[in-house]
Amino acid sequence: MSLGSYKINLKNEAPEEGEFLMKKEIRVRFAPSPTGPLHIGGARSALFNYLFAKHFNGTLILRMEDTDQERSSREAEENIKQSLKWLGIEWDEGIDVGGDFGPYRQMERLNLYRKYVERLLEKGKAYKCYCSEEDLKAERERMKQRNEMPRYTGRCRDLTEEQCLALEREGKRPVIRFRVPEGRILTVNDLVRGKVQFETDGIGDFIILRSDGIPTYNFAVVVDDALMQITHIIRGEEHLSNTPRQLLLFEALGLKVPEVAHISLILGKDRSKMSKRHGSTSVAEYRKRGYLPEALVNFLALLGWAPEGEEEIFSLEELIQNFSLNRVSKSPAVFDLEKLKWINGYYIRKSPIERLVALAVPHLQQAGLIGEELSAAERDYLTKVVEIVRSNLSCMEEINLYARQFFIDSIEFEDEKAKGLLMQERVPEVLELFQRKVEGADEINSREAKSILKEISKELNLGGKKVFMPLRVALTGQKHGPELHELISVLGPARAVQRVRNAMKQVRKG
RNA sequence: GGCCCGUUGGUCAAGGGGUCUAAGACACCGGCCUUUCACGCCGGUAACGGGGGUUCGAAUCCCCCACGGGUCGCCA
Repeated sequence: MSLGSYKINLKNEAPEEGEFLMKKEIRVRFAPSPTGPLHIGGARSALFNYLFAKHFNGTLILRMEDTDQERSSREAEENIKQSLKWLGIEWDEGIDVGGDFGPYRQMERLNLYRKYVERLLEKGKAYKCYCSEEDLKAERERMKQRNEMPRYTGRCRDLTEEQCLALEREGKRPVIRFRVPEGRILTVNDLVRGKVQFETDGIGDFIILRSDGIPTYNFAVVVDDALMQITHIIRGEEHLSNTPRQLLLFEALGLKVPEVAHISLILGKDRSKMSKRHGSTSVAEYRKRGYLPEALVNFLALLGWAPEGEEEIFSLEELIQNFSLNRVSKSPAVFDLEKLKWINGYYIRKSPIERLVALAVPHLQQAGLIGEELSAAERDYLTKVVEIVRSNLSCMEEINLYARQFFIDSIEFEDEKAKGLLMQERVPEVLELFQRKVEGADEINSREAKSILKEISKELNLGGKKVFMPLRVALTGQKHGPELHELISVLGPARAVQRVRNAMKQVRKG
């Protein structure tokens, strides 16, 4: 893979074609449009850019492509930044942190684009177009109907100066279109796809400057990528078909074309582009549901990139070490929630308990299982609970499911079958004996609990399930859960006795 | 519809002419551990889209077809 090298200058000058320096610095960018929360696909693009940059000790730039004023918002920008930070993707240059190539919001760079538009206009490589949006839309529809390629037909291509003035006197505000050369074949050497070719005849003259003077995406990216001296463009496959337009622009402006790499899309379970109907799509949602950032990062990295060995668990640091565009897959990947859950569960099992407790608190509060303020004792209790249920969790959201039984006053039977376990023949004896052995103790550790259980089994001459299952149900209402002796130890004598007593009442009632 | 990209088990994927009677992971199934569940450990089922070439030999190279996806905006 060739790593382009650029001269770094501090003025806002784009390097002319062929202008190199020996110094090798990788400069990549993540350039989202702040029109919504950071999407899983965007997060993966950002991650790949980050890994690539850090692997080569390069620079990651965060730039906001906010030229769509209708849909852009500061709120979305905030969400994107927060999500990136949460994932551990730190940018070296750009929004908030600054840098020598700013500003990093396109709407703050308007005057920079003007110069380049002028340049094209002067050279006749771009022209003014006065067609109304409505006309063009209708025309597009007509062409679609007739199964023709829906593209601009070039009506204003050869307007004279006089004609332009006349139209402007009528009050028409022009857009600027780029004159696409005819009959050329453009070649791009994509770092993940290899050689890809396009014919310019398939591209209509496209708009580079809107009637309100704001540049469109294709134009702004080219100018910015050049001015910011981006060496590698790593982005989603949906941009592959924009590449020829950008190539043309780089060429017309006399700017050096960065290397490009298009990574495949992330699909939903039905193999169509991932969208809301496939479930959660934003990073923020996964965060909220109790996925750990390192798990999401690990999972996203594996979605489209394959490590060399057989290991699949990687920290961010290890990903940086091992990442390579050579091992990025060309084919789209289905987002497999099951695997994410597995990876997340893995990290949950490895996490320090304090961290898990902190993450569990909001979920339990929301479910009304714990209060706003926790006393030291409550916190202590919660810690023990988390400790014994953590192995069941695939995300922290599930804590409510497994921890519920430890926080409610009276037990709830899971189902009739569970209740039925209490109605068996010698259950009263078991419960009574248990109560007698536990009552009055300040606390019981799990070893003691274990031997108490053994004693009961021995003294009543009852084996196996006859002791364990009724007690489990009496204490939790559930047929499954953490090991009985641990459960008893966590619950503590007082709570255990109270629950057993309640259970006995139930038994008597039948 | 045009253009572009893709196609190895249910999913992510390794592989890049012979070592492929095709790796690994998730999921699934079975067993062990455990008088429950989970975790953990062990094992199993399961794949080169189809057709033509090239070659002594093709999952790997070429062509065609099929299917999937992307894109054709004063969105990015």
